Amino acid sequence: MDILDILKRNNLSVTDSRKKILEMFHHADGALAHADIEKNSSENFDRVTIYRTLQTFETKGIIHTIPTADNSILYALCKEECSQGHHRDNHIHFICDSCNTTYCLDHVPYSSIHLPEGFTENRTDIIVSGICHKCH
Amino acid sequence: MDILDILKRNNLSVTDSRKKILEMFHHADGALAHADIEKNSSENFDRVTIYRTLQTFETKGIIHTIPTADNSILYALCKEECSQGHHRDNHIHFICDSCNTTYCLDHVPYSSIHLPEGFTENRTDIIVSGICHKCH
DNA sequence: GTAACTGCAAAATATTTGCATCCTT
DNA sequence: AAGGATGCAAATATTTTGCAGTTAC
Repeated sequence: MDILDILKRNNLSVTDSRKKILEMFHHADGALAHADIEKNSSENFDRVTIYRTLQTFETKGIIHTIPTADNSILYALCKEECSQGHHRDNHIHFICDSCNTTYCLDHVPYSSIHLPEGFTENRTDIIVSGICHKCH
Repeated sequence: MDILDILKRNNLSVTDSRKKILEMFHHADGALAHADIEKNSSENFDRVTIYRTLQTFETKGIIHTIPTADNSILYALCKEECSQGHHRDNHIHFICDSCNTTYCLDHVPYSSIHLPEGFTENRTDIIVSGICHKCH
């Protein structure tokens, strides 16, 4: 378990909420919304602590956001290559319309997008929604 | 100007706010946020009317949402092929990090994404952010 | 011991709902 | 005239901020 590593590597002090929220991400093996963390019955985090923890993790490059069509933000663990301020999670996210699970499809390739003259890419998000393998 | 057409085609009564909000989308030639509409100094819409109008337009397939990384929802006019409940705006959206303008890149092709076994696609959103041609 | 983190309270902001009134057809 | 749309008030939900107390190092 490298949860402590992650925190130390990012110069974050090891606190209860940080450890437990990171564990939730590890177990979820998918993305979580603020509400998912808040509603986790076994833990009892303060709303504000969750907001601040997620924001800290995001600026440190530990998690990244996934925009969704219904205005809910999802968060997922970043891969190794992420570093502070420069996310490299250019993989595809799949959100199941039925069970609502979010998958990070790391190994699905996509051809890079050819933008018109004068446009420079910084970040690309690809969000596919539909039905996942479990819900068929 | 086919604004009246759009409303009539969708069995919506022609009201002031609907006409003016549609006009704003036509002029914007990009995407608008709820706040953009509300802050338009020349009009004075009630917050609630804007919420309801946008929602009506969306379910009718007149506009569609664009999810953004910062949890703000953008709305843009749909192309002809959109119909109620089934959006076909599978083009790429580009959001400029500098001026914040959102472009619908209709003519930028992208190869369809090959999902793993058991996954079915319903909707795909591709959001690229970076610097646009005007801000270079 | 000090700096950083948390929890509570409260402010600020965003969204939804109910209802009376007005407008479109 | 009837049904739908709007505006206002208020309820609800979400996010941010300040500060005092606590914890990690």
